[in-house]
Parts: sequence; C-alpha cells; structure tokens
Amino acid sequence: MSEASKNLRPEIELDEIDRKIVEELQANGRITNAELADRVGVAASTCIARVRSLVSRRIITGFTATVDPRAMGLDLQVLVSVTVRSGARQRIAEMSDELRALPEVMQLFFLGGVEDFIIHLAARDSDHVRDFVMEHLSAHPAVSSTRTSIVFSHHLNPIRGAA
Amino acid sequence: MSEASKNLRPEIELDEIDRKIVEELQANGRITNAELADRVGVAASTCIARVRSLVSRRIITGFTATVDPRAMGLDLQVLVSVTVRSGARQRIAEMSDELRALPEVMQLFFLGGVEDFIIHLAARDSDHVRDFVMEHLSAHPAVSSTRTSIVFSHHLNPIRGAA
DNA sequence: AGTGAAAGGCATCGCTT
DNA sequence: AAGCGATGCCTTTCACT
Repeated sequence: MSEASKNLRPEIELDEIDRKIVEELQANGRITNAELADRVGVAASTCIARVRSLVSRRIITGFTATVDPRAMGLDLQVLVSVTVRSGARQRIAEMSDELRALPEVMQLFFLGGVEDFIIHLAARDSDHVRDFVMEHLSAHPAVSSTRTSIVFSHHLNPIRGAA
Repeated sequence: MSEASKNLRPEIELDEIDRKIVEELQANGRITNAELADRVGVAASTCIARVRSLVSRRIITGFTATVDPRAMGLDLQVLVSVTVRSGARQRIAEMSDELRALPEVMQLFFLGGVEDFIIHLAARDSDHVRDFVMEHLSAHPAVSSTRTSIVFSHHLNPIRGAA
C-alpha cells in the first residue's frame, strides 16, 4: 500500500491489543471491561480507553444483540435480486431508504453487475414474501425484474482482519 | 397459526416487555442492565431474569460488536454466486464448514434455485478476491460455476418481529 | 412472575510512574 | 500506557409477594 493511499484513512493502525479487543468483543459484546482487560492482558483503565478509542474511530461501529428471526415469527428467509430499468438507475439511492425502513428487510446489497441490488428478506411465510415483492418491488416504476430464491441456511461470521 | 405448528416450537411467546428488551439490545447491546430496566419499565432484577431467559431460549443468540471491514484493511466486498455440479449436491454441506472457516467469508447463504449458495466476501483488493475464488471455488471439484459481483454498499438491519 | 434491599463487584476517575 | 486507590453505580442474589 502506498503512503498516499494510507493517508486517505489516517490513524487506522491497530496493534495486537486492539485486534484482540475487537476479536473478544465480536465473540462476546457484553463482556465486562474487567474481564476483557484480563483476556487481552492490559489494565482495566487502559482497556476501557482502548475500547472507547475503537468506537470513536468508528472501527467498532456498534454493539448489538443477534436475534433468531424464527423466534420473532419470521420462519422464511429469501434473497430477492432486483434489476432496475436502465432509465431509472439514478433512483437506486432513493429506493435504498424506502427499502431499509421496511421491517422485513434484513440486509441490502447494492451491486455492480447484472443485478442492481439484492434484498435479504425475513418473512412469516411465502404469502408474506409474495406480498412484499408485489407491493414494494413489482409495483415500483423503477424496477425492471426480480428473482426470488429461498434461503435454506444462513451463516454470519465475525470480521477477521487482513494479514 | 394452528395449535399443532405452535407446539413444534414451544414457549416462544414474547410479551411486550420481551420485545422491548430485544429491541433495545439490538440497538445497543452494551447498555447496562439498570438502564435497560428503566427503559422497559421493570425492576433491574426482573430485567436481568428476562434477558437471561431470552438468551437461554435462544431468542437472543448472542451479543457482538459490529466492525467496519475497511478498518481491518478489507476495502472490497463482493458477492460470489456458486453453482455446484449436479452430481455433487451432497457435498454442499461439507463445503459449508470449509468456507465458514475462511477469514474472508462474512456470510454464507445456501439457496434453493439456480445458484446453490452465495458467499459474501470481504477482501483487501481485487487480487485477493481473484485468489480466493481460484483457490477455494474454481479449483474445487464440486463447483460448476461462479459469478462475482462487486458490492457498492451494504446495509444491515435489526430483526423486527412479525405483526 | 415480579419486586426491593443488601452485599459485593465493577466502572470510572484522577493521579502517579 | 500502566497501575493504584476511591467513589458511586451496577449487578446479582434472595426472601417475600
């Protein structure tokens, strides 16, 4: 990596301790500061300062509980690939905000390629999926076509840094 | 929902307080129990019992820090669609374990449809992507074809329950 | 199931090295 | 960056409802 490109994102230098903190907090985001400090081998006061620094530098962007969609009555997950009409590409950005606000939308991927974006949807059942696609996609003037695939299983990994 | 299908997943009855707890913990997984109790309007002792119950019932499956891949030197995200040779479908399950162990793999979706699975990859650069696809996919005897699309942006939403 | 009180543990701060 | 010590808050347990 050149020095020039480095300077575009200054101060993102993670040492071994930072990396260990990130790793532990990904594995258990509700660990106490005292135990985290023990595990990474620094004093509690140092540890809390490190964590706050990681958060304020937006290396850690948040802490969240992961929830089983089935426990919330959402038994069916699908991926919907969407292609936008070629004359309506500039509307993709505004569709993002509309779609993100919908409770069924777990994830949104905006893509370069044949498809313009992919929606990861959690729904109660197939009727719910159909209603979603009809109402929010097929009926949308910018949408050219959609393709829905059922998700049999889904795995989410923590971020593991580059070598 | 019929009583029969209800009984397949017993004891997943979330009341208003449980739902509020889940919501708050998705928004801020590191909130203190005391503040969480205040926000949902129960005593701290009740609140901690509720949280533990949600975790032991696997409604909440974990707590994690969310990390910016770019901060970890992973500047490029792609989705790779993979189709498996029709004679090798039974190998999909074992490929799951191999792929999940790789540090570049953020997510895995196993699908029904034209593609057998989609890999959400975080990589340093396009060389890194190429190396990953060549080494772990193209060279794999079960893989029939792959298609790689760049991810321009990615949004992750909390789970919001069914009505 | 939920609550409140009490004891111990933890977070957080300022200061020192 | 680490360690120490003090304060106040938080967590946790338990008896009671």
